[in-house]
Formats: sequence, structure tokens, C-alpha cells
Amino acid sequence: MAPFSNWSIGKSAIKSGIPYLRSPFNSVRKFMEYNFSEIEKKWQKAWKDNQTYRVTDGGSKPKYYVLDMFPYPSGAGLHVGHPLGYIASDIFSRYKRLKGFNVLHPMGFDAFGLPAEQYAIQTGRHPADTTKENIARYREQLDKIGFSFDWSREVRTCEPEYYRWTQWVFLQLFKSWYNCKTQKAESLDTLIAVFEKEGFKGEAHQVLTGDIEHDLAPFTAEEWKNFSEKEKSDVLMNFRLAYLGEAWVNWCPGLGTVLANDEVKDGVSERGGYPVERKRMPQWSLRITAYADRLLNDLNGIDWSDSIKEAQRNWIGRSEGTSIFFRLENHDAAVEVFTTRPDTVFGVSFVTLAPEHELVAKITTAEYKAAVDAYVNTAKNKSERERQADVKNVSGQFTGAYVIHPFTAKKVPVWIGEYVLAGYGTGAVMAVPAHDSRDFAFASHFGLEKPQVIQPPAAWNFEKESFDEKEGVCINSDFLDGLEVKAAIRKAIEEIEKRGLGKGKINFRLRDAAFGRQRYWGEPIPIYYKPAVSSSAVENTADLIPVPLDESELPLILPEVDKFLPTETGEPPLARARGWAYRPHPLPLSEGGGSDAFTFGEGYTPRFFTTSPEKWKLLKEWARAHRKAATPAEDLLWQELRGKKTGFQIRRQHAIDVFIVDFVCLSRKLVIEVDGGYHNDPGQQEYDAQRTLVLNELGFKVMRFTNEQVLQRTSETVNEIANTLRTTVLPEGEERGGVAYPYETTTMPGWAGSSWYFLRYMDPHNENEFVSREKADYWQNVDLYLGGAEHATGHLLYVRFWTKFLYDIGKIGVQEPAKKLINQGMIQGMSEKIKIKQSIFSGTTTTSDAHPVASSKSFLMPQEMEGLNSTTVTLPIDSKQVFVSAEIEDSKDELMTFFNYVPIQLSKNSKLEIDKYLEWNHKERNNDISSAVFLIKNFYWFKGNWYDYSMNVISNTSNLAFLTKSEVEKMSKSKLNVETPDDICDQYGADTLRMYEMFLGPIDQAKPWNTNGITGVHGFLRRFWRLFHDDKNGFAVNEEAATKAELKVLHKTIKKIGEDVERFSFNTGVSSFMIACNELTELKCRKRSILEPLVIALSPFAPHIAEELWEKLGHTGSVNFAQFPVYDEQYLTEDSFEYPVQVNGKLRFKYSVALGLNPQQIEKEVMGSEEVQKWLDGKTPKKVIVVPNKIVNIVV
RNA sequence: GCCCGAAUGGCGGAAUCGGUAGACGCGCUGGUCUCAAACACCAGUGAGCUCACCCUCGUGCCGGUUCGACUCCGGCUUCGGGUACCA
Repeated sequence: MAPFSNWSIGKSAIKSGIPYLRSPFNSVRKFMEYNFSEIEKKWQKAWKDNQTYRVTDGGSKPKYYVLDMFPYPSGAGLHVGHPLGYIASDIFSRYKRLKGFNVLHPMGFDAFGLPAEQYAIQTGRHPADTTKENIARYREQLDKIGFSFDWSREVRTCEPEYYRWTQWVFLQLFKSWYNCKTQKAESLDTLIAVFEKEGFKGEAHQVLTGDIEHDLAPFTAEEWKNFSEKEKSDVLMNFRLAYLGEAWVNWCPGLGTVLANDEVKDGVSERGGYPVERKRMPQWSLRITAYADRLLNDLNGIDWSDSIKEAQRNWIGRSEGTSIFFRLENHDAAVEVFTTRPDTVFGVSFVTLAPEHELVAKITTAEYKAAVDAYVNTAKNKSERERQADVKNVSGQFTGAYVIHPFTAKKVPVWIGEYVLAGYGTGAVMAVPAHDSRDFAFASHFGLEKPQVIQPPAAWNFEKESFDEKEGVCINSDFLDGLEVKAAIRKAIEEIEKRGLGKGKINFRLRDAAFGRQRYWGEPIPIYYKPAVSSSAVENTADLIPVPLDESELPLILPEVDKFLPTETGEPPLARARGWAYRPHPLPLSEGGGSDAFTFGEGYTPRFFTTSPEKWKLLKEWARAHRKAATPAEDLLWQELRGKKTGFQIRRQHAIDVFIVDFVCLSRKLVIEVDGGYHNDPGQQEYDAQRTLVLNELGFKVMRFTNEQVLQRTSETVNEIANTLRTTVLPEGEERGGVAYPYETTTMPGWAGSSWYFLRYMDPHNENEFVSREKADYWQNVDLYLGGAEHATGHLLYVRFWTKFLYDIGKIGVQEPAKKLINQGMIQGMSEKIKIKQSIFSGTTTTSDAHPVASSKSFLMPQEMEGLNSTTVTLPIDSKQVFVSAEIEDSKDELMTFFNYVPIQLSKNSKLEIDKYLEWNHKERNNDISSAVFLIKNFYWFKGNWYDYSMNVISNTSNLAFLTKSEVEKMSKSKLNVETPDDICDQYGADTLRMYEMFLGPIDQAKPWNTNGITGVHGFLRRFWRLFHDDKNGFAVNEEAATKAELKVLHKTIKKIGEDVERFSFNTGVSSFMIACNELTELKCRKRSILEPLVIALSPFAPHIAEELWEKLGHTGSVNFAQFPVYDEQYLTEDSFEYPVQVNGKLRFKYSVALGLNPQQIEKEVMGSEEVQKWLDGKTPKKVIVVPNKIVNIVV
């Protein structure tokens, strides 16, 4: 072997995690170093084996609940942005444990959602399968980072054990109404009691919400009692907290589905480019508006960032104002508007309706019908966001109709304009152009009048812009003249109410939450529809009554479908599920026809369940006895099947007809038998066959397994059962012996499961309740919630709403889900895009024998493309597509330019690896672009060679590079810019990853990901390791007494780390460790009394290395159970302070003064110094400012 | 458009309550060690200038308050997030 063969060095050593080996001739440096990969594996296993992070409910320690926002397990796996928050929360959890708290720090998955469904549509793979795989991947990635999650509490929203309770919450919402008097949700029974006693007088009007408000007609108690079931149902729908109403949606007939605003671009669907229209559709909604006031007020009591609270306040958008009715000319109707500025009512010069407003069709005059229809159609095709954002292009249309001004009796024209949204307020505004900028723009555009009714405090040019401020004095306003705006508002409301023109009202911007989705991959809504009249053939859906499932029938399992798409008639995917309908439980057949003896054979008539009470009782006893005497195989299988582990409720030793079967799934009609050895007996076999036959006749499928099969191949057996359950197609309707009612076919939105999950973690395995009151009372709510600010008005509002509701119905004791909220900034990715030019070939082609490619064609260079130094380029004739390097600008030619994302791995530093890009297109996109041209300045690449613009092959290509355009964006699979934490873990270890992500900057700040500084953090951990080891990597910690300097470093660091963690300043925490490490290295300190406390302090940040060093220090238990060190002020005190001395606010010199002096003494000391004289230059100071222990400033 | 944030050296960032701008790390430059490279260690590193001093300038832009402003106020610019069916 060569003498130098064991030199293994450099970055490759870091990458592989192999310990460093030094030159054999340099024994001083030859030592094994910090071997992170071994250490991390060792401790991750130890934590798992010892269940180090398992949390118990209760105990003497104070509780602390740390929660991360539910991750959605996307197909791209965990990216480096995800762990940012998890690392921070993990550090905090570990810190709190060291501080003596009982910390709940769980993790689970928000597993229903659109991406899995989209993937399913594309590939046909079941979302349940892909979701499962994604979760497994996430879990593996999370495990590598060394989190202290209690995985025994994991929840997944897509599992029946979980969504059973999501459905349960929905049922509670369905059965409740919001009592405005008591300000809380109550059971509908209390409302019905009122109706029965006094009917409805209209006073509960506030809870009647919807997109456009409407009033429910009053009725008497007598009328209520005589209402049909259907009528009662309709009335109650106006009060239920979960109700079936109508809402505006983006309907895409081409895709047969509803789209998010996100998915609509320029009036067509982003996917496929089909036209989209606004449509009013029946829609399940949650009455979050009932809680608007409480959601707003309770913000004051929680420790969330001001920005999030402000965002929620604005989102709820409480505004006080009034409704005013404008009577229509020549119509028996009125336009109701809502305004916060009734003081400006005399300034109304027109009224604008939303294009969708129901009156539009009624009032438009014949003359304007065509124009109005055209306008409505255009506006319909825009998303709400586009309509609001497009402020520059004012658009609108006169309807030909007029309203009568309620005070002046003047004719006021009625317009429609897309800036008015149907979903907000009444869908109509009274326009006051002089005092509202949107109205001003509209009036200016259409040349409408702008009467001024407020005199601003200062001069104002009303020609140029409106005066929107709520100040000034009313003019030209009859009875309001001379009043200040605020007084005028009060007076106007008073007058409006007095004259019966409208009423003072509080309006919220907040709308009820649409709760139904035309999607497959979500929780089924536990509702079925019963005909209003007892008739089998229901023609009209209006005759159906929505009926909730009984709680005992939950979960309503998501059915199987053949495709994850809407039906041809535009119904949601669930409508595809065969036989998916509610069937009331069959009643026992009437007595008679059966035999008393439990024998069967010819002439035996099976029935669904056995009939006589005596027999039933006997069978139950038998079943109970069977359960007690279960075989090991049966027991084992029961453990695997119980609790709906397969997704379906399984019963064991259950009586069916006269048999007691081992296991049965009633909903899927599947019987599972586990046979002992005696089943080999021929007589027994005949009996079994007969029994199977009867069960089949009853509609049950029968699966048989032997004991051996179950015991030896358990998972296969379970899989087989699960698959059979999932694929079983049930007989429909009458075949099953009962009526079938259609289920609701929309599913719940992605946020349903995440609106209450923090409660499930408290009691994740409870089969009887969503959470026991006892555990809910112990854990209460989340003490620290960590997640992205992008959830400010979505999830964070919904979870507050559900929490308040569950509080109202007495199930939990807290009104807010999270006491404190920290927002983690998004880690952005750097995406790379490639520029594509289209339609730029000229028609001319030439042929040339001199070139490697026989024919060629010219490529016309648009003038706008600067930087090519040529206006035409000759390209090979078979080139199909032209990619253009990013350095070539073509600002004016945007129409012919397109960008495609490039996987970032293929374009490091924006330099595209062309061969790999072609290969990737071929493999991943099934797109053959092998004859594409890649154009750069002066050259292009084609089929493996570089050419100049005259098609000469270039031999020296080392400086030629095709550039992609990089952009800082959200990390996402679709942008092909995902960076995973795995690579970092492999190269540097989890501890380095953890500390590096924290070191990147403040937790709440968004930043693009880069790994530039990671070696510094890794280097710190190595130096920290080296504090404990000698040159030969021998453990070298000694028991010597610490010096004053060493103690100062220690206590300073403990203090700083404690403060930094408490205020979530993890980046500065990491630097404090670095500083301490540098200083102790300088001091050559290897003393236990210094290093041991530091190991504890470091353990929340870098738990693996801390555990290893803790063990090496001689401890047997985990460092997790240690106590966080306490700093002692006495080691930190100094005897003097070096004052920065400023002259006229500019730092001039520093001067050391003893501590404990008063400001006068300090001033005297400083003024006596030589330097001061130099800077005073003979002048007398005007003033001397002394801030003790801070600064001295001399003003000359 | 509207709502919520952010902007500090070549880069990530620090300055916690209006009091020394640039901690810590990366990168870069020079040095020690080495045949050499790498690793490690040491030193320097905001810009300008007549270059270890001194001075001037300097926290996105314009203005203000203050003895003193990255920090507070008014007005902008650019970037990021949300905008109700992405999660």
C-alpha cells in the first residue's frame, strides 16, 4: 500500500460524513473528529427505543403545548422551508422541558386536499395511496432532523378515525343556531321552542346571512305548527350554523366544476382554458358571520403579532352604517344599499348595482337590454379579484332605469358596474362621486354629476379628486347642513329610520364560509336527502329535505369512484360512487316462517337479522362467549381490524341471521372467518359451505382464512381484507332490502380537518369523543403556535371560529385555540425559467452541402431582441423550437415569448445543462425537444454542438453557457425549485441543518434559501466538539476549578441564550454559542464546570451532539431530562463602563468611568478628560447629556 | 386595486426601550503549517481619501421631530405574502 493512501481529506470527507483523516506525517492533526452521521443515527434510535418524547397527560409539572401548523404532505416531499418552523418549535419545546414543563409537541398531517386529487386525475392513482406514500416520505425526512415529536399522537385528517369527528363537528354546527341575545351557539331545540310558543317575529334577523341578505318572513306559532316538514326544514336552514344556502361561485362548465379565483385567468380556466362564469349555486356554508363580533373582540386577548390581528380585523371588516331603500321608478321594488356615509346621501348622483344583482334583469329597459346583457356577460367571466384589482379600466353600463331619491325625490339613474361585488353588503351602492374615489372615477368616466355635499377643512380641488375623509361640514344637504360629518351620520341614520327608509346596521366584510367542494378527496358531508313528500320518484331537488346522519352512524366513509372527475352532467365526483346512498337500518323481519331450531337446509329462508327476541338474546350471549374465548389468531386479527383501522367499522363475533360470524363489516357486507384446524373435517366443510351459501344469499361476501395464514402472514391478510372492503360494490336499492336516499355529494374543504386538530392531539385515540373534557381541560389550548403568516385570514380565522363554537356547546373550556402565535417567514426558492420564442421562422429555406446539417432556414430576429448582434440567424432546417438565453433582452416582443420552469438541479447558477434538460423533457414530460435550438449571444447549441450564426461548428466551447432566468418564488413542486433537507442532513448532519436554518435570520422573515453559510455552522459544531477532546480525539474534560474569565463566558452565554430563546431570536442564539465557543477555545478551557452547563443549553438546538457529549460526561439519562442552567449575575458584573462620548451627536472617543457614579459625577469625570478639551476647542458646552451605562453626549 | 409585511457591507444578518451601525457566519485578501494542495489556525475586510492615524460619507428614496434616528412621524419606490375553492 502506498504510504499516502490513507489521506482522506477535503470537502468529500465532509460530504460523506466520514471522520477526518490527517496526513500520517502530521500526528498532531491526526484525529478522528465529530462523526455526526454515527452520532445522529445512534441517538435517533435511542430516542425511539426509549420513547423519550412520549408525553403523559397530567402530573405535577405545569403543562405547555407547542404546536406547528399542520403540514400538507405534498408529493414533492418536505422542502427546506418546512423545517424552519418545526426546528424553532422543537428548540422551544426542548427548552421548555429543560425548564421543567410537561410539553405536548405533536405532529400529524392535513392529508385531504386538492394536489393529491389533481395528481389522481392525471395518473388514476388513488389519492389515499399517494397520500400514504407522501406521508411516509415526510415522516422519514422529519425523523432525520431529530425532532422531539410525540409520534404516538399522530393524526391524519383523511383517516376515518379522524374525520369521523370532523363530521361530528359538522353535525353539531348543523344542529345549532346562534342566539344573538345570549351571544352564543345553542341547540336548535331552543329556537324551535320559541317558534312553537311565539312564532317568528323577525327579531333574530341578524343571524340571517347569505351573499345577498334577505329577510325571512315572520310567522306565528300556529303557522309554525302547521308547516310541513319541508317548510320547517327551510325555515331552520336560515338559522343553522351549517346550512345549505346559495352562493356565487366560479362555475366552469367545460370542466364541470367550481374553480378558485386562483384557477381563473382572464375569464377562462387556467387548466384547459375553458370559459368560466359566475353562477349562483346551492352551497353548504358555515355561518362564521354570527361570530364576527366575538372573533373581532377576542383578538385583544391573545398574544399574536399585530400584523396578523390587523389582517383579521380588516378581513372581518366591521363597519357601522345604514341601509337605505331607493324606490324604483315605474316598479314595485326598491334597491337596498348599504352605506357607511349616510351623511353624504344628498350627494348621490347615481346608484350602482353589481352585474349579478337580481334586479338587473327586471329593471333594465328594452332600449338598454342588449348592452346590459353584454356587459353582464363580460363581467360574469371575471373573477372577483380581477374585478377589484382592475381599477384603471372603469367599466359600467346604464340600465335605463331610475330610482327616486328618498329625500329630494329627484330621479337618480341606475347603473351596473363590476366594481360593485354581489357578495358584499347588499350588492348595490349609492354613488357619491364627490366623496368616494371609486364613485369619482366612475362618474368621471361616464360624465355623471358630482355634487359636493361636504366642505373640507382646507381648500380642495373637486375637479381633480374626491374628498373621502370623514371630516368637514355638510353643505347642500337640507337638514344636515352645518353639521360635522360624525354628527351628520348620526342625524342621517335617525332621520332614515324615522321616515322608514332603512335602518342603522352593522355590516361585516366577512362572508359566510363556503363549506362544500365539488371534489373527491375530502370529508363527505354527513347529510342525506329525503323526499319532502313520500313518493319514490322525486323530480325536483327543491322537494328534498337534507337530513343529518345520526352520530352513531359516523364516520360516513368516503366511497370509491371509477374516476376522480365530475360526472358528465356536472355533478361532483362522489356522484360516481355506485350504490352510495343512505339506507336506514333494516328492521327485524316479523316473526313467522322461521324455524325454532338453528338448523338450515332445504327450505330455510334466510333473513337479514334474526327475528325473535329470544333467539336474538341467545345469539348475543353466544357472541359474548365467543369473544371471551377468542383464539390467538382471532385476537391478532381483531387488533388489526378494530377501530376502523381498515377505514371501515368491523364487528367481531357478531350475529347474522342464525350465525355468529368471526368478523363482519356491515356497511360493506363482508364476513371474515378465521378457521381452526377442525375446519379440515369433511363434515365441517360441508357445514361451512352451506353457511357461506346462506350468507351470500343475504348479500354478504365471505372471506376465509386459516389460523396459520392470519398468524404468519398478518399484514398480507389485513391488506387483502382492506382491499376487498374498498373494492366491494354494494347492491343497490331494493336489493338490500330497503329504501335508499342520496347522500350529499360535495365534500368538505381543505380547512375542515385543520379547524379543530389541536384538540385531537390531546386525546388522539379516543373512540367515544372527539376529545375528552378531562384532557381538554388539562391541555386547554396551544401555548405556542408556529406557522406561516399566509394563514392569517384563512385557517387562523376558521380555527378560532370552531373553537368558540365548541366552547359554546360546552365541549371544551377555552375560547381561543392559541395563546401565542409566531409566524415563520417563508423560505423562498430560487426558481429557474427558460425563455421560449415562438413563430419567428421566416419562410425561406436554403440548402448547403458545406454544413454538417444539410438544410437550413433563416431565423428572423425581431428588432427588439437586443444583444444578438445580428438580425438573422441561420438555423438547421429540422430545428423545431428556439430557446433563448436569459441575457438576450426582448422587452417589446413579449407576445412571442414564453417561460417554462426548469428543474433547479439542471441549472446551477442559472447555467443550463442542456443535455440533461433534453433528457428530462423526454423522461419526465414525454416531450421530445431533441431538435430544439438554444440561442445565446453570437452562438447557438443544436444537437450536441455549438455553432455560430453562420452554422460553423465551434470547437472551444468552454466559455459558452446558456442562461436561465432565476427568480425568487415560493418553493413548490410545480415551480420545480424544491430543495430538500435530506441532502443537508447527509452532508453535514441534522444538528448542522437545525442550527443553520436558525442562523439564517429572524424566524419571521421571508428569505430565499441558500447554503452559503452552512460551513460556518458546521465548523462551529466541530469546534464545540473539539472543546471536549484533545488532539487525538480523546475525551479530555477535566475537573479543574474555573477561572473568573471562564465563568463570565459561561454565565453571559446562559443569560443570552435564555433571553434569545424566550423572544424567539434563534439566530442570535446561535451566534452566542459561536462566541462562547470561540472565547473558550481561546481560553483553552476544558473544564467540566463550564462545559457541562453549555451542553444542556445547546441541547435544544443540536440535540444529537449534546446527547453524545452528555453521555461522555458520564450521565446515563438523556440530556432532555436535565435542567436548564441558571446564570448568576455576580459573574457578569463589571467595575467600570467605557462610555462612548459624542460631541454634537457624533462619536468622538471612548472614556472609561467607574460604575456606580451618578450622572453629575460621570459628567465631571468625562469633562475632566484631555480628549474633551481637544474637541471643545475652547468653547463651553451648552449642554451635557449623560445616560448612565449608555452614552455621554456633549452639545457645543 | 385593497389588506399585511420587508428593505442595513460582496452575501445571510446583528444592534432587545431613541444612545458606540455592521455582532456572528459566509465570501474575499494576506500569513502560519506543507514538496504541494486541502484541512486547521492567525490577521485584515462598509465606502472614499494623501490608506494602521485623521477626516468625510454611509442602514431603499425625499422630507421632518430630537442633544442624538436603522429605530419615531409624513410622503414615495421596489420586493414578498394574502385577497375568501392551493394548503
